[in-house]
Amino acid sequence: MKPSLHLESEDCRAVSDVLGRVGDKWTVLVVGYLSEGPMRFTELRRRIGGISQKMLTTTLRGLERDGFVTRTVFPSIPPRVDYALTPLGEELRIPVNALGEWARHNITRIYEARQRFDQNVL
Amino acid sequence: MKPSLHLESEDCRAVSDVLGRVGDKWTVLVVGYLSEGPMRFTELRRRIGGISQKMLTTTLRGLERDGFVTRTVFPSIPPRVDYALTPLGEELRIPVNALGEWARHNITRIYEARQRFDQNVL
DNA sequence: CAGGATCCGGTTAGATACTG
DNA sequence: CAGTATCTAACCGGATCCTG
Repeated sequence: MKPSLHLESEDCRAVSDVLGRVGDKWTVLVVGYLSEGPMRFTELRRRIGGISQKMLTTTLRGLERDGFVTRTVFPSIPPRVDYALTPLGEELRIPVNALGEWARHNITRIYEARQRFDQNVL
Repeated sequence: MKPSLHLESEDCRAVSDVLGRVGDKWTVLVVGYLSEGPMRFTELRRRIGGISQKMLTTTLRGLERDGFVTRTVFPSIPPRVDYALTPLGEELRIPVNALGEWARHNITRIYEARQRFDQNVL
């Protein structure tokens, strides 16, 4: 997500920036699983289920770039790479989890609203 | 964003669902402005600045479908349509604002991490 | 005024094949 | 094992034109 909020304040850019990362397709799931502890690439992929290795790589690189995740390479054969949350990544989980809790508590209300809406439109 | 999390729990689907909506390009801004009170289509568009009418329509329809926003049509000429947050929409703002606050407080840390990362890679 | 319809370029994500 | 490279289909968002 590119913000492109020409007229918005720096703060809004920051918020959109973080929401753009958090709101993408896989980031929250990856962070969620990594919060259980460091994990290797393939294990992460297996646990998530349904993510292509390309998207997992892309997501992890983005998280690493933004300082939410560390990437540790063990120079062995076969190679081994561990991913882990940084302190910043752990902190991020607090507000994200709050949003997640809210979602869990209210998801039925949302689904009910959808059902009502779809019945009136279709 | 379509979850497609075959192996995930319902909870994870719910979280991704909500984050998918919240994380899209305009939703947070629209909800933010509507939290100041009901607003007409064009005023909303002018205040946001940079959003096409198509995307504003799409965003509002999505929010309406999920029960976050109400759409009130005044049968006058020219027509007038007011948008307003529902109680569910107001509630959503709480965790979203928390995430926004976190973003504001930590955005420099993220930008610094990016700079370090880009220097090591490029 | 509030949108619906259409077209189009750019981005994204998945599948596949290949590599140190 | 942990990726990179490439191709392609789908989607997204913007611009433009049109209407009750």
